[in-house]
This record gives sequence, structure tokens and C-alpha cells, in this order.
Amino acid sequence: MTSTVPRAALTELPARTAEWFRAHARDLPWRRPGTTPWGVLVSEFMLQQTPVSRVEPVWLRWMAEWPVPSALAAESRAEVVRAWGKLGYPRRAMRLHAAAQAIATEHGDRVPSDVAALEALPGVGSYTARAVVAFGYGLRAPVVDTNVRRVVARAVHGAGDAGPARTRADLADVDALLPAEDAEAAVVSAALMELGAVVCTARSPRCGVCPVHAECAWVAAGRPEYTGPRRPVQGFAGTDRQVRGRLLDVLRAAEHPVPKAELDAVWADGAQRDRCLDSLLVDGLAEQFADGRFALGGTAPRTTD
DNA sequence: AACTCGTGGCC
DNA sequence: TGGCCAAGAGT
Repeated sequence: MTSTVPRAALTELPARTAEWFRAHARDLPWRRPGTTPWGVLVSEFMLQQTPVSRVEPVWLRWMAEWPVPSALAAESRAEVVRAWGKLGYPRRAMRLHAAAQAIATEHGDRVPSDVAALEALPGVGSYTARAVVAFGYGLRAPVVDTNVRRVVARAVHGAGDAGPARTRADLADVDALLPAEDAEAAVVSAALMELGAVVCTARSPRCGVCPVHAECAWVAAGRPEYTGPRRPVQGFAGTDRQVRGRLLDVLRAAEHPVPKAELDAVWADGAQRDRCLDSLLVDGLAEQFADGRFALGGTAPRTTD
């Protein structure tokens, strides 16, 4: 797949964005010197669909408690899910736990530094793998998230927003923007994300302070509105996601296994409630004991073998 | 390829 | 107020 990035954009945009990033980057904990690739991996898991402000305190706690993959791997899954708290999408906690176990047992407790090995880990996809390579190891890798897709759509292609993901083409577009040298490419990757997160935002972009305002194709085109298809907004009230969240909230808060009656109290619709509880059991986020009571899944600490 | 999976803050 | 959004991944 070849990039559709106009040649003119390849010159100034990456350099200007990187320069702006060096001067204005937010002081996020996982960007501080001394952060290990493991720290970066944990941050990327937590940041999947979750705002920075909610991740920060949890990440700091996790790094203090589990500074290396093997430390998290030795924890019980239930404790990991409990520590995840209300970050949302708790299956991420399970997958991070499983990833830590794979890293500990199959990679000598070192986070892999190549995309293929990273993508083989549970919960690590195209974005997270490249984010670890770039931000954890300072290597050249096209990092494509929703922010970067929006920046490229506007500044390079002159569109109001990014359309549906075209994974191969998106990777090629960003790859074309990266300089050859590893360290500088990693900075550009971080800079493109940062630009999308704080300047080139989805709603009310701050073009007045944008470092690439002068060469932005969207500005040049008069900031046309996005007319393409939009991903349908997910509802939440009344969905299984809400019910699962309430059930899991009870299990997280409980120090001991809880009787079903306690779970029945969180949702009126019995059929939906039972379906959701069953799905939590299937996922492994919950488990049922012989006496009928329920707890977070994986209550027993992992046995070392 | 479309759908699912949590949670909370913001304009 | 409530639709919309926030560093995706798995199926």
C-alpha cells in the first residue's frame, strides 16, 4: 500500500510539529525520563479509549506496585481487575495481566521491541504495538491512533476529519511523514498524537495556536466540514455494558464472595441481568463458587510452576 | 465489516 | 440536558 501524502507535506509538517512538541508537550508521568517500556505498555493499555486525566493516578499506583511485568504476572487476576478500578473496559485489565504473564515467561521479563512480537500479546493491536516501539524504545514506527488520523486527514489531505479506518493506507500515510532516524521519528510520532490531542481536536480545533497552520491543507481549503460517514455513537444507558459495569462494581467492592441476591439488586430486568452475569463468567471477569456465590474471576493467586 | 466492550466529563 | 467524545482490540 502506497502513501497518498502529497510531497509538499513531507517536508515542513513533521519538523514543525516536533519542534512544537519539544516546547509544549504535556508533562505526563509516562513521558518522564526513566519510564521503562513496561511503563509505556501499561500506559497504552490504560489509555485505550480512556482519557489521560483518569489514567494518571492509576498508572502511578501500578508502577509503584508492579514495576516489572513479572510482578503483575504474579498477582491474581482478581486483584488486577480490582486495581483497574473504574477505568472502564475491564477486559483490558485481564489482557494486560495475561500479556504480563507472557512477557515474564516467554520473553525473559522484557517487553518485546518489535511489532510482530508485541502484536502477539493479548490486548496489543496495531496501535499499541507501535506505540511501545516508538515511545518505549525510541524507534521509528508509524503510530496511528484516532488523533493522528485526524491530524493527517486535515493537515495533509485537507478533509474535515478522518473517515473510517483504512489500516494499511493509514500506516503508509504516517510512515511517509516520519524521518529516517529512530529518535527523531519517535518524537514526530509523539508530536502528531499530541497535536491531535490538544490542538487539532475533534471539536473546536485551535488553529490559531497550531504550529502547522501555515501548511495545513484543511485551513488552505477553508476548513470544509466533514461530510463522510461517521461511526455511530454508542449508547450506554440500558445496554449490557451498563449492566455488566454495575455487576462488576459490586464484585470489585466486595472483600468476600457475594450471594446472587446482592447482584440481583443492581438491575431490574432479570433476563438481561442473568445474560450479563453469564457473559462475565464466560469472559473470566467473574467466577462462581460451589456454594453459589460470586466473586471477581481468578481469585486464587497464580501458582508458580 | 460491523458490532461489542465501561466510564465519566464536557459544552 | 444529553449527545458526543476519549492514546483500541477482538470477533
